[in-house]
Amino acid sequence: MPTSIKIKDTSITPNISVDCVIFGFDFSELKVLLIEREEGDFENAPEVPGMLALPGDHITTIEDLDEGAARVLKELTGLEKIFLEQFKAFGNPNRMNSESDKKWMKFIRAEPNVRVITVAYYSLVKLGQYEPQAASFARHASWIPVSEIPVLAFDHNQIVNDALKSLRLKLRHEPVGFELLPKKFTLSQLQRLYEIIIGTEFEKRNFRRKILKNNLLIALDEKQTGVPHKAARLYQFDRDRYEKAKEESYGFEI
Amino acid sequence: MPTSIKIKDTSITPNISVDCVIFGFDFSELKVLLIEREEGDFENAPEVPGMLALPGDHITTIEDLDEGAARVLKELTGLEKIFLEQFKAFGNPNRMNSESDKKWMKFIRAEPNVRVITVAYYSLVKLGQYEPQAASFARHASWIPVSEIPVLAFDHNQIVNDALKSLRLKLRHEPVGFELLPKKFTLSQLQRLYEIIIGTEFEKRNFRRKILKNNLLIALDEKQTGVPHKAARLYQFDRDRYEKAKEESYGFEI
DNA sequence: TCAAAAGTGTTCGGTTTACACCCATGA
DNA sequence: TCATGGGTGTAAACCGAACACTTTTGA
Repeated sequence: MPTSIKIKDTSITPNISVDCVIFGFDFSELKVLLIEREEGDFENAPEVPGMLALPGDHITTIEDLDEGAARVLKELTGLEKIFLEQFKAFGNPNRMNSESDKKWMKFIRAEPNVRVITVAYYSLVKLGQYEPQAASFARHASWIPVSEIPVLAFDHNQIVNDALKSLRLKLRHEPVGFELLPKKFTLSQLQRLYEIIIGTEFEKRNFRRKILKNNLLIALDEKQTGVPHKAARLYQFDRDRYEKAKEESYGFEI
Repeated sequence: MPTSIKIKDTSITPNISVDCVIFGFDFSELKVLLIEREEGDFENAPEVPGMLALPGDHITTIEDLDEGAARVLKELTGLEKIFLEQFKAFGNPNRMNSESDKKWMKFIRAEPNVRVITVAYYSLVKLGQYEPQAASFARHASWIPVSEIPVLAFDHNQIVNDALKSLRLKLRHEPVGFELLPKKFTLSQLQRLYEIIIGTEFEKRNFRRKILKNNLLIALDEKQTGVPHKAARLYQFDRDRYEKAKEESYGFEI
């Protein structure tokens, strides 16, 4: 079977991409996984500034948008079956027209002026599980606290901002915070997560009552270890119960 | 200036489209504006079944997604500055692969197999204002109650369903219902709107209290006319006040 | 024994719910 | 005068907010 131009043409959709805003939480900050624009492309172009960007890729002609986003996530982090949600498509005709973006496009693309729209996803990963594999990144990648995000490539700052908005909204209406915590966690950790992402403080007793009233947590017979104070009880998210409850009615608010 | 092929090539983005789910409310039902696939294309193809579809179009290379959606809306209804919100992108690789879709594509497109993803919007229009212009439709278009939507072209049934979900969510958290009502309306009309769209019943007194407590309605010194019972007071949505309140905090719930 | 976070109950005020009757209008 | 929806008050249950102290642990 000869590799015809046809195959190459139909394997990539040149003006549609997906980008992933991958959130991680380390108990003190919310972070986003950012990659450097491929270094290889800079070898002959030292004048192109190194710049951080969201992990993303063009979709192939045979995959759905969700599949493309899952593939990007897998290729970059090795993770599968991770919370992943489409939140918005971005198509400003000038979204790749800054000077540095144009320079960079010249090195990576045959047709640097093609119009690209991107469908953006956000993803939630448990940092604890994941950090040991950091060396497996295909490219230089790093977790950057959302409060310290520099100027990114293309319109990626806007995409991150919109992702944050969507995440905050989601967090108030659906129990997705657990995706960012280890399987077993304390109520204080959960509370900190909400406080940091939403940016507001909750009163401890009321927060606990409210969370527990939802009946979506399993109290374990286990406690924290290695803390210099009273060890807190560990809890686990009851996903089965949530799936069942969801069928009947909307069952979660914070 | 010669009309070169270049101009034609760059004027349309062949694998990106926008589709609009245009909702209207006539005080008894929620309706969606659907068009027939252009009749002209059927002249030489009587075997292609007439089918309803969402109004949509490919975007040009110089317009943003939102602009493309606004253009489609304008071209179809003549309306501008109408509530319009992007809610999801659809990119299933088989979304145009049903037999009838493929037949139809052959008549309208040079390259019928190109992969197209679509960015979907929903729009809210005041039927009262609009109906007089019905004759100005560029193509056969009709308001179909959401409960009576037939099988549509492509994946448009799914798009309509997702639009409905988004609308219902939006309606509970932001005062967008007013976009579907005439400038002046009664509280009962507003209540019916919520009941019909969300699909639940509200208790009259409590509904009124709740709505009025938001302080976003202006009670007019005007009443309904021509009704065979006590005339109801008319209200008007206070958009300025809402915009101001929005800056401070989220200010609406139903 | 100290520091640091865990864990818990109660009061108060506001909100939600459920409920029934009189009113104005045009037919 | 009747049918139709407009319009209102109140009591009870419930929920959210605010608040302080005792407990456990490791250092």
